[in-house]
Amino acid sequence: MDARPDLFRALGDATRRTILDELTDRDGQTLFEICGRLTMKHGLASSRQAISQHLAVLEQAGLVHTRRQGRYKFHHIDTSPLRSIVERWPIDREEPTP
Amino acid sequence: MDARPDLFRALGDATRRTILDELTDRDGQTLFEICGRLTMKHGLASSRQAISQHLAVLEQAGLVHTRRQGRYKFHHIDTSPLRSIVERWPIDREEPTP
DNA sequence: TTGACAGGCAAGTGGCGACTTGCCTACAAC
DNA sequence: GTTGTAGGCAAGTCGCCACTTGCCTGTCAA
Repeated sequence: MDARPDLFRALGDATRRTILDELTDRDGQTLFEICGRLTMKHGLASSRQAISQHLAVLEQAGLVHTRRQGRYKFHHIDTSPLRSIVERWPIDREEPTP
Repeated sequence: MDARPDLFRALGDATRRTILDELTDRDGQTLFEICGRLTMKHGLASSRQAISQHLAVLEQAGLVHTRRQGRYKFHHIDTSPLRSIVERWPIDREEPTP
C-alpha cells in the first residue's frame, strides 16, 4: 500500500526531527557531537544509545548516510527522500502576482 | 522545539496516508464514502470509528478541512501544511541539463 | 600492552497510540 | 410520531516504539 513507510516513521519522532535540524546546520557530525549539541543547543538530555538508535532509523529511511573513518563515523543528511512526499500529495503553487 | 508535531504524527500512520491518497483522488467525501472506498480499492477493513478518529487527527494537523451540510460532513484535503516540511529541510534542486 | 575513547548489540520496561465496544445525538423520509 | 441513516463520544484493550541497562568490539595514544 505504501511506498516507504520507514520515511514517515523516521519523521514521526521529535528527537529525530531535531537531529535533522542539527545536521542541516552542521553536516557530517559524529554520534558524540550530535549528543553534545542536542544537549547544549536544544536542551535534550538523551542518552548516547537513544541517539544511536534514532540515527539508525534515520539511516534506514535514507535521510542520513554514514561514512566511516578510523574510529569515527560521520553522519550526513540527505533530504532527497522528502521529495516523494510533495510528489505524492501535490502542493498548490502560490502564483506570484505579476 | 517543534513547530507542528501534529503534522508529523498525522503522517505517521499508513491508514491516514491512504486516506489522503483517497481524498487526492476524489475530494470532498463523507465518512461513509471514505470507509467504502478504503475497503474496496485499498483492501482495508477498518471500522467507521477508526476512520473517524483518523480523520480527526488529520483535521487537527490541518491536512483536512470539513464542511457540514445537513447530516452530511464532507472532508476536503489541504496539502499546504506539507510546505513546512520542505521549507524546514530544503531539498537540493535538480538542475535540468540545458 | 594498557588505558581511554567512539561506537555497537541485545534484552527488558513503560507509555503512547490505534482500534474496539457500546451507547448517544442529529437529520431526514415515511 | 417511528424508522433508518450519518456521525459523535468515551472507556477499555493491546501492541508497538522510545528509552534504558549492561556488556561487548574496535581504534588510537601512551
